[in-house]
Amino acid sequence: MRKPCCEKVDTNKGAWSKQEDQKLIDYIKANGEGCWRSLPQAAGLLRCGKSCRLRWINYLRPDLKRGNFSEDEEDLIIKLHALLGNRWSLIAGRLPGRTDNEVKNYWNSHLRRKLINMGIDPNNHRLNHTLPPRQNQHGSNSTTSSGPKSQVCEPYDQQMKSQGDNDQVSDAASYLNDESCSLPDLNLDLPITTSSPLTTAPEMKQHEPKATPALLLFL
DNA sequence: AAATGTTTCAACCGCTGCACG
DNA sequence: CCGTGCAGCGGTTGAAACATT
Repeated sequence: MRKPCCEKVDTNKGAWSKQEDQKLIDYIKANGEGCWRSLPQAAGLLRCGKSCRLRWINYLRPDLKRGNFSEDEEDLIIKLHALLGNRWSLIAGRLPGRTDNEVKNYWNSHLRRKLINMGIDPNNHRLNHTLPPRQNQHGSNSTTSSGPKSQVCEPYDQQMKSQGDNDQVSDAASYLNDESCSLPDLNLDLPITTSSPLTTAPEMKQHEPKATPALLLFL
């Protein structure tokens, strides 16, 4: 078996302190990203490289937007999820200043529920024939109260396979109706638009994938 | 005001794909 | 071609915050 990415002993876990954040920021400002495995020692942090990478990408990066998602962003996430499934990093790549973790959390805590309440199956973005059990007057919906823990998202391949058995198409899925269903082997590489000044930071995704005509059309 | 239930989100875990020797 | 190590990804967890009873 592969040895763990870091020694379990002598590494901090849990929430990051301000001092740790500052050390990480200082180090990356001085030396740039990369070499996560050796970074903690070099930066004087008692964390594993993975943890440092995650902290930087999800929280400390200067180009992060943070704050509430706009309606445009919500729409885009829903559309992209309909197209890509749980490819959070690809979806986040289309949302300047947003991280995959942030998009994933927002999906699980807000957008899934929103779609369910609209009678749309968030797994395949199609209208449910059987609408979800009506929320009782106090809004606690038994299908949603279990939250992300109960979520089982079909793999994208399975979603694609299952799309044939439902002829009602949701608003989001309707974007795909013709395009993606006839594209069994979608090229999921997406460009990361650099229209926002935020994305010009050197830390942004290094590998900028290419667009497919279908996706450009879709977007 | 206290207890209990629910939601949110930062962080962790384990797996996968890729680069490299 | 194969094995190894690393970075990155998506799923999951758990503590804190918030809402309800």
